Amino acid sequence: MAAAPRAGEAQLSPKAEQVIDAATRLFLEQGYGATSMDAVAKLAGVSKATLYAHFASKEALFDEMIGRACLRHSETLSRPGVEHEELRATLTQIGRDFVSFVMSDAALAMYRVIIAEAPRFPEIGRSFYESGPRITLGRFAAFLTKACEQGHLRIAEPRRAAEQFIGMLKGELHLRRLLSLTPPPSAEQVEAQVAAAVDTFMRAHRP
Amino acid sequence: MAAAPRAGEAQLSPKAEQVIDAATRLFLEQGYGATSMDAVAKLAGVSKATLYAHFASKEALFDEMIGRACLRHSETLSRPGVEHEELRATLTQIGRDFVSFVMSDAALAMYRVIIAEAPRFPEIGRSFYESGPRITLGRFAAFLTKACEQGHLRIAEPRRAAEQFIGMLKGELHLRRLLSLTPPPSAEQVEAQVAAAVDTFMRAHRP
DNA sequence: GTCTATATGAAGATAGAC
DNA sequence: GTCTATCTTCATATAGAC
Repeated sequence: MAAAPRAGEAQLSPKAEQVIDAATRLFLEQGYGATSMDAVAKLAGVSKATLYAHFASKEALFDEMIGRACLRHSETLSRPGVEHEELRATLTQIGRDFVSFVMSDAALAMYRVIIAEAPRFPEIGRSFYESGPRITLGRFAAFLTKACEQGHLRIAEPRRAAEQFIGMLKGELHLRRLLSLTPPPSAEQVEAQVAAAVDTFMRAHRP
Repeated sequence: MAAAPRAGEAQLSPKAEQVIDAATRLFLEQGYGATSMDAVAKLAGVSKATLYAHFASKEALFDEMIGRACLRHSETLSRPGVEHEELRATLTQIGRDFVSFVMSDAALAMYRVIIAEAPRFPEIGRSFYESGPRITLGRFAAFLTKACEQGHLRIAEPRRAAEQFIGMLKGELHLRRLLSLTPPPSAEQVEAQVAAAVDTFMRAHRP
């Protein structure tokens, strides 16, 4: 039960990798409870005995899967963001990246399963938060602080402003996506959502 | 599989009510997959046979539970909101009500189970949306439109502005609550979150 | 390490007595 | 309508051969 991203998430044996891949797909598609070890073994193309030779239990397998996903997530986030000359262009690019990611089927599937299991696997919620949202918000808040120092914005609480911007970027679309009510947004929809958030944000915080 | 709130959600027999109450508690505490019909029957104080005499299947029971919760939800929402003279006071009250509700343990438990099962029970996601978020957003957008007509605000897209306000009210706190990382917010925390959202909103949309 | 075959338990659902 | 007792299926996990 330690879903923290390990430093050396080294390659396991090929069979173990197959198992992880199959488990990832099934856990994300069907959730934890609805995924059977039979199904994982079958999709991975190994026997259940082999599966249990590599992972002590279903819970351990789930934990490993989440840890890897968080690791990938944090690697994605550690890419330095593009910064344009213009503040508006930078905010728009940040927003575009965020919305595209967070509305994707893959991200939503992960989000769903983590939220669903967080009350029963407390470590998983924390790992996810530490390796994802916390980093994103911290970096964005730091960016806002810098923009204020340079006189481009005027913000009393940069951290909270960062949260608000993220909240506006999600909007109702994120809920509708979580509820499976709507397909992934088109590029135009993303652009409209981002432009509206950037607009409101800059109006509120212009010097 | 029709989780829509029925018009006459009349009282069922006392035993059936006990079953629904037990199911509600367990589904919300443990999720759909982790809740067994044995456990529901035991908590309700009836036999499994009685349970199945009233509800054809686990799925039907879940469906009925969600339908009732959505009905309660929409009844709560249909209370006319308090409107003060001052726009800021009205927004603050709306925000306070919303944040208090959406950060509560009960609302979060419902939110989690609905999001988790939405991909497998499509009707449930839609019922929830129709009876909850859609109404809230529609009413708030109408309120904003009126405020614009009276010259108190200047908003190009009231519906989107409503979504943004809701998004800011949730902020990071909602995520941390969903992940079980933090206890219910104190009144002071709620007030700070609401005040910040109202502030940003009014700065952005002042005439 | 990997497989086939199986132990063991718990799940959803039902039969039949009262 | 309600219960006790049970059927059937499928789950997690393991024993033992290769």
